[in-house]
Amino acid sequence: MNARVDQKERTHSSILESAARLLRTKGISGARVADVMKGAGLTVGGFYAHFESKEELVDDALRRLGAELREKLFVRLDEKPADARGEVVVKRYLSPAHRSLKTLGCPFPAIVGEIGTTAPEHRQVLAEEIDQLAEKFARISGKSRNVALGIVALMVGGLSLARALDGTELSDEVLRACRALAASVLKEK
Amino acid sequence: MNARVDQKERTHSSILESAARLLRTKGISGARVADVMKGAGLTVGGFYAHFESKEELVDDALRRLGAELREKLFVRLDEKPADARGEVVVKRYLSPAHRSLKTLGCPFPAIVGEIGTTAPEHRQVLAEEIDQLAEKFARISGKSRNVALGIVALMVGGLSLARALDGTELSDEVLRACRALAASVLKEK
DNA sequence: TGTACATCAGTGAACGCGCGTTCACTGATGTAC
DNA sequence: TGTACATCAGTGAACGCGCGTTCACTGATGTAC
Repeated sequence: MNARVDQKERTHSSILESAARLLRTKGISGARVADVMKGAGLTVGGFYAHFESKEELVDDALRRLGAELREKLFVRLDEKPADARGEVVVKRYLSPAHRSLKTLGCPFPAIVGEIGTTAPEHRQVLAEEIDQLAEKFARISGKSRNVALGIVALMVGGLSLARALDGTELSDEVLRACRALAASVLKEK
Repeated sequence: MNARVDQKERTHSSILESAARLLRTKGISGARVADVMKGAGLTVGGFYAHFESKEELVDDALRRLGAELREKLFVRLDEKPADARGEVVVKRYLSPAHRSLKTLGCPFPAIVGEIGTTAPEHRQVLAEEIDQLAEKFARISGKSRNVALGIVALMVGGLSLARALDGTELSDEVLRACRALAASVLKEK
């Protein structure tokens, strides 16, 4: 029965991928179960053979998205001079390409506003992901956890506004302003 | 027929107030028309005598909330030394009291994530409000528009995360980290 | 190896529920004479 | 001033629609002998 199990695992994975894709753009309430299944090439009914509930799906997908973001955000930094690594990460995150989800695909801008009114477990997942992001940023930049956490908030805030304002002149201006602010902080001794 | 008109104006205003209250905590899709009317002591059916649609209500309420925020955020700054005013504003915004909506009541954390999937006019309203916030911050702090816009993004990002993480240890830590980051930027020449 | 049966991933229609919006109605306020 | 009628802010039930979830079913894959 290995073929059957393998197939089911692949399907499970593609449902998760589809959910992750929708979560990044439409948030939790915007990622409908039927749309998630459609995105995986399936129909609604099969969903509950893979996940207990939408909440479980969202938790799993958020963890996956968090890990994926960290992986892409902090990749190949050893090629860069040590004192420029923080700024490289900020530039990757606060870029027009990331705004339009062509790279990275951070889900936090789409979901932070919803966390207060959705399942309590989501909050804990978010806390863990933000914590890990800050820790990793501190490590690669050589800055304190406090500075790293501030930069993370600046990045999430900047991308949130840039996406919300996408298409207006302000959007690019916000990205530039946040990159400059981060750079000035990261240059301090 | 003045009494009738006056009464209707008062009702209109209390619907707007109720909507504003709900928008700050639950966001756009979370601010149900029936709940808004209930919050104003009325029943659903009467709503469409005051607003053409929920979209119109949201636009009006967002403008009102933006104006109210600016008013409270920048009040009584002439009492403070000129070079401390920016930091005072940041402290007011990134405070535990504001996180729990006991003061100020910024609606942006609750709505930025939704703007991409709701009515297009909301985006324009948001752009205007953010622009005015940054302009005013630049004026009172004596900083450039770019720095002001970065600080605004930091404030919105910090409050968004602090609210999303409310109840976890990280929440307070985020507020402190963002205040410190803003302070170090505002102290620069 | 072949055949009969069991398993189970995925289908598609149905469910209960909540939403934004509509509409016939009510009763208090305003107007005409 | 009083009376008959008109207006209109607000009510409450109903509408169509979309959501998360359930469930009887199907057909391909696996197992037993």
